[in-house]
Amino acid sequence: MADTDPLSGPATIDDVAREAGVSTATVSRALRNHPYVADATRDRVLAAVDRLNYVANPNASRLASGITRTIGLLAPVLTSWYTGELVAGVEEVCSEHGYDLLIGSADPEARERLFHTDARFHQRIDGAILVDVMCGEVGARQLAELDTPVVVLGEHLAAVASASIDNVKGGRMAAEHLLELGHRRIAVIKGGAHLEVERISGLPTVPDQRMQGFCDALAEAGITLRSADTRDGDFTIRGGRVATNALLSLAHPPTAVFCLSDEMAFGALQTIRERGLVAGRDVSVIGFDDHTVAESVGLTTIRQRVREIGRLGARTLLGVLAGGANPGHHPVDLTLVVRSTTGTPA
Amino acid sequence: MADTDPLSGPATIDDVAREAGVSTATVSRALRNHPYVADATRDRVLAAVDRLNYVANPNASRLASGITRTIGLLAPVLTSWYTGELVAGVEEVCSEHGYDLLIGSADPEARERLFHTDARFHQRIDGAILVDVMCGEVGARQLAELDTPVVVLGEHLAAVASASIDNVKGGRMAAEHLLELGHRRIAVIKGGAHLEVERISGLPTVPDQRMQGFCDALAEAGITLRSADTRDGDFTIRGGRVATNALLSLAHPPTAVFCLSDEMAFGALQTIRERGLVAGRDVSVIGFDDHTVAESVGLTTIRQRVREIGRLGARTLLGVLAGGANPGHHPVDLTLVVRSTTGTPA
DNA sequence: CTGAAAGCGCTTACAG
DNA sequence: CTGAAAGCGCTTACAG
Repeated sequence: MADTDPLSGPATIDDVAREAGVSTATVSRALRNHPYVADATRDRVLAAVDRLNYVANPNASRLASGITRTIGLLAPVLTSWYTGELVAGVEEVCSEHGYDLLIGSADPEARERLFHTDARFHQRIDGAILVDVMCGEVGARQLAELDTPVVVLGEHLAAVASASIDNVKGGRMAAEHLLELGHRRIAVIKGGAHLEVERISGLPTVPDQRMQGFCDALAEAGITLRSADTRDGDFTIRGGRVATNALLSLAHPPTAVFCLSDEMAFGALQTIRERGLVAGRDVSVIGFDDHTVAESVGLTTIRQRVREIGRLGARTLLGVLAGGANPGHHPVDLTLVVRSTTGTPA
Repeated sequence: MADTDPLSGPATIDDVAREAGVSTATVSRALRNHPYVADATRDRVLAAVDRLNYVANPNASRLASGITRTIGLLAPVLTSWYTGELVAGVEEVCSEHGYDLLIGSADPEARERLFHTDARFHQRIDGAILVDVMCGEVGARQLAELDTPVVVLGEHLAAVASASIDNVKGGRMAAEHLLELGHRRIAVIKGGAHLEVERISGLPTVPDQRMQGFCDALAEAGITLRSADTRDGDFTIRGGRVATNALLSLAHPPTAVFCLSDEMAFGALQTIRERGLVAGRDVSVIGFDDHTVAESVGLTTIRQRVREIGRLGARTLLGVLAGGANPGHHPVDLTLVVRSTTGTPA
């Protein structure tokens, strides 16, 4: 709809006040569902708003109220499937509640700056969602002391609100599946080898946690992971390919490979195919994520409901902003999805 | 860094003015690289800014100047690989130029509203990027008349700035590849069957354009596409699976399938594998996009540089905002990537 | 329940 | 080159 007078630009609160025969204060109250407004007055205001096609200028209301109705999301990579799903979940909840979402990528070096709230977010957000911040408990305590409410996604930190899966358990689930099939010689393709160095605290990283659960289960079966059977795949398809090539070139290759992400598993499957082998028969591969494409390549994997993590994180943050207390940690469950890339050892 | 006086909240322009011994007008000018500021004064201001760790409140400057330094992006789906790449490209350019990016999803029904600028974007953006708006020339003319500068991504419209591939050519490239391999009986899995109805003008949709190039090439080889060989795959993996199942169940199945997106091709490959067939030997499959996972499944495809489309679109829009004229259409090139899912007919 | 008025923190003609 | 001052369009105590 065009405004009543297209030449004068968008209608302002003054236009509405004049049209409804009330003060701007009343218009503002009526629109924000302030309790003390007479029903008749509210109706008159609403009618005027409708007639003039009025929408409040968000910059003006933000400046006046100090509330931005915007939340910021900071993630190391924006283009991965994982981040995409997370963003989708967060966005869903934000738009349901009329919140804007401001997205930024934060390379690890930016982490320090982050604790004092990124300049890009300065006075623009009411709260922040941090993805894979990998800050450890020390950093988390700094985050908790920030004036901006924060929730962390992807890892479980005691000092700050968070939503994540249980990564130790995920690693264990993968190992147990392979063990049950009868595998005794199992390799792992992990990622984020460079992360250890950057950690602020001594807490295990997400890949380390998965490794731990995995090794625990192996140990219970009396198996020790050989160091030559642990490779870094950089959490990329290409990395998975290279690592798998190395593993399958061993004089005595493993019968199964656990990839810490589905994308690395895709690379593994590619290598296996290119070598004329069949996954699930000659070599077993299990991934982690349940990426959109996993089903179509028949990949057995540990499914994490990433979008749900995003939703939960956003709801948690909005809850805090609405005046709730720090709500602690929200766990999201994991499922083993068995498809065709795992089978009994050759 | 903490502010000098943490109790008083973030520093304002008044604090800086006082600290530097100048007026707020001068601070503002110095910070925005206004020409008429003495070098010595500018230095003094910058030093004060640094000392107080000042960052301008964006809401205040937006309100005062009417410039938001924000661009809006509207896409039908936010979670697809395609949109993800596009957003990444746009975001890259935006952050380079200090622009915020506001993202919204626009279901087809919202298209009408869109022409009068979405309420979510009201007074929040300087310009908009519209993805797959499918509005045709009539709608495009409406867009061009908007007070908000707009660039359209994914289709070529005469009336409004745009960046896209040549979809007709893409369809032709796919057909020619299959024809050269010797295929004569080729099926197509298209998507967006419901789109036709919703179109405002009579212009062919993106899938129609690809179909046209494809059929043109077939016609030149003396081949007519049978109607039973055209299926809708909804641009999803599952849709590709279902459609391929139907095609391979025909008494006389095609020897090759052109999928209008890689995701549908992934579904096709799944079906082929599940039927115990081998893609590239028993049936050829060619996709469209060069999705991140395409290489690892050996998919032959028509590569479009989606991220580059996003970058180009953003640069174009920023150019218009900087005072450039409507810059017309920006074509992005296409490449045939031959991998293992296509081969000579069985 | 409602209004007059101050204030949010900037930008930008207008003078000088 | 610089400053005083108005104004951007809201919100919110403060009175009534």
